Amino acid sequence: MPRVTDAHRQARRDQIADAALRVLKRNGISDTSIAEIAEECGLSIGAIYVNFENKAALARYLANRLFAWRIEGLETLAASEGVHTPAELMRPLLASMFDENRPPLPVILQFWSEAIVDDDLHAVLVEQIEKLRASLERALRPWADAAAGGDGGELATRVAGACLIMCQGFLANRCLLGWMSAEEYLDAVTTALGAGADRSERYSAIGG
Amino acid sequence: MPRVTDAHRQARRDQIADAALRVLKRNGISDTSIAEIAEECGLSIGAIYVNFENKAALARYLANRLFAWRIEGLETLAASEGVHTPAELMRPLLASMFDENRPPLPVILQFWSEAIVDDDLHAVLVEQIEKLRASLERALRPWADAAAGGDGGELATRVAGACLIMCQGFLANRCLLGWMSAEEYLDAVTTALGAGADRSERYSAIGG
DNA sequence: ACTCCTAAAACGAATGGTCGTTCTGGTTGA
DNA sequence: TCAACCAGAACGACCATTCGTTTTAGGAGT
Repeated sequence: MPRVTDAHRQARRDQIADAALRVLKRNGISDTSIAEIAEECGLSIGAIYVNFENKAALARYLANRLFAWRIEGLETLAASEGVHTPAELMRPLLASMFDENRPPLPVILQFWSEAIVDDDLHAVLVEQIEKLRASLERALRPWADAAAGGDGGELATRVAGACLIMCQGFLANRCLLGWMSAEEYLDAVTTALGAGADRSERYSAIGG
Repeated sequence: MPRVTDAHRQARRDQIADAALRVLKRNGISDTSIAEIAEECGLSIGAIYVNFENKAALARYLANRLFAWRIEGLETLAASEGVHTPAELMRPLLASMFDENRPPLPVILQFWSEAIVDDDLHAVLVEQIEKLRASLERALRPWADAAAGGDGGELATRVAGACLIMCQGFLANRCLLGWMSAEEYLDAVTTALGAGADRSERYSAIGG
């Protein structure tokens, strides 16, 4: 047998995945050919098919790696002591989107789009985002218990979901429009739906 | 000249665009071929190239139509009397995403993704979403003036942006995960960042 | 230490298919 | 009559995947 079948194979897969991510960033998912990935990673087309069943399988492998980054960050935050408010937990999540060393945001948007058409890729995204949500829910639990004045399990579930949806919006907006910073976003949302909105509800002509 | 060059040409363009939308909904943007659109609308490939310069131009035409729907709805709301809170304005925006008669959400997500690669399409999206934002800003102005206790211009701008970002998140989530309804989303966001979050801040171990 | 040996890994030309676009010839309505 | 419209075959480019060949690594035998 040639090569160290374990470490070497994993290194090759990552070498290909890293190159694929770079090409994807430049070209988008449908304008990226296997040939271009092969050129980018310095291997041949055949080498890619030795390591991945096909293009879709490579995409799934990439999708898994894409989310691993963000889940790790959230897990350490969830494990840390203290009560974290939703805003405090969203801050690092949103801030991580500006980190140049992370997988680029536009690629994630490409994967969202592709997942609508590719059911297997969709399953990967659902699984990974659910992990993200569960981490966030765990991190939110102390706050939720305090806010609910007892068992905050259901509250943590709902709020974790809503926070991630807000993050998804921020990601999409940042890729396409780049309207505002994370801090401005959190402030504006708080103003829109928080105390400020309550205070002015008496002016409303429509009502609840 | 044959045909009524004005009305007939427009009808043909819409006939093609309607068919393209149906195919796009089924296949996604990159798996949709001109041939399939031609078949769907009962015309030939040549007919499509008579009415649109190329596939990208057809996509831009579609993108414009996609947003016209939502802008109209918001404009009538903005024109109506009374002070609308952000939550009241977001409600119909979010609710419209469940309307079967509207252009389907997954297609919009496809366009977001495509806009990352296609600069001309990106320009169309920027222009249309900016219109949407401006409408929302106008509709929010009475509330913003009341909330700011004076000139709420800057507040309306910030909050309109944040509301649309939240809508973008809801759209993406609805396409991919379908976690919650519009009402649940608004409730959860309000709980996360509104009065509830403020109340529990004293429990926070991290602080501002 | 050195040499085969073997099977996996890597290569890349060839394949089969698809797609966007063009073009030519027919049709139609003013 | 004739210019615009339409049909659909043809074209050229590209792409994912395959496959026969070559290279390479590490263990067996000496």
